[in-house]
Amino acid sequence: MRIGELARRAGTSTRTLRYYETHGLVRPGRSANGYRVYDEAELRVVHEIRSLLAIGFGLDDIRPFVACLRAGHDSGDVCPDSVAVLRRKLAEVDDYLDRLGTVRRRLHDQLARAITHREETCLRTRGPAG
Amino acid sequence: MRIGELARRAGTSTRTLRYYETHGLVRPGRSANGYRVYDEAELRVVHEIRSLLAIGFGLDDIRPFVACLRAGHDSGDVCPDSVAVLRRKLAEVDDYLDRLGTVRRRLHDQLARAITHREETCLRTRGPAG
DNA sequence: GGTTGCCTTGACGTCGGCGGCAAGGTCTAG
DNA sequence: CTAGACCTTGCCGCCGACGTCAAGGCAACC
Repeated sequence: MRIGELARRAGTSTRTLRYYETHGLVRPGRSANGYRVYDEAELRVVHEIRSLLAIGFGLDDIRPFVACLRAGHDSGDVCPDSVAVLRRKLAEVDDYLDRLGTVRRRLHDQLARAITHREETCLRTRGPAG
Repeated sequence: MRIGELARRAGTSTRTLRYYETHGLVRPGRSANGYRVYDEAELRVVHEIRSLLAIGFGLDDIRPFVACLRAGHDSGDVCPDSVAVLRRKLAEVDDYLDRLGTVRRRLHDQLARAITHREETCLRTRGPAG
């Protein structure tokens, strides 16, 4: 399979696949004329990359998962390095959830106060002026 | 007050203040020699900018708040445009909280399954091999 | 042999909020 | 007079995951 077909089947672009390659995540062979040649397993690898990217992983975080797949495991999650990354990411997400919750509260309060203030202003305005 | 003093008092850099100016958020006068001159009110404006940036607003989102302060209100929140931005941002944060919660669940499950799988693998490995 | 379609490498553009540096003007204290 | 502290404009760099050309090679079909 060449790069165009893999891109179509993985739902991404050829540019993206080359980008992954420069970052050591995808490893195609080469045909006689220099074209990249991918086997079926690479499709699985690309799917793994895409789904991890989609939940906020960076390419560096993803490397262990790909290595785990390449090591023959049927899932990229099961190797120690992958588990370590999963733990770290879970902690990061928890932390971010905390901070985002705080932000939400501040936004909510700010909005409430702004609206209250506007109503008071309206009353004051209507009083003397109306 | 010149740019250096404002930067110190606002806890930021001169570069940052010039950046805000290019984006229409801060408006200094000029002294005879070309130096920027800020009045006390600009310190308040910069604080408003900083606190809104800190909770995830972009400079474009912040503009209405600054305009509100400049319009003479004692808070940047109370003008209709500011309230609209607050509502939109609250909705965005809620949306992001949802998605991040989903990610958290997926991470949690993935971690749980990975660890379970590893234990099973350990048992299988210990069985025939040990 | 010409067109079409796929492939190659290389290099610059994107978004946002600045950091940092260069080259020079200005003011003040000693 | 000079050092140094401040100011000016302008421009490149950064991060990350790519998009978007550009210029050219390769393969297949008519």
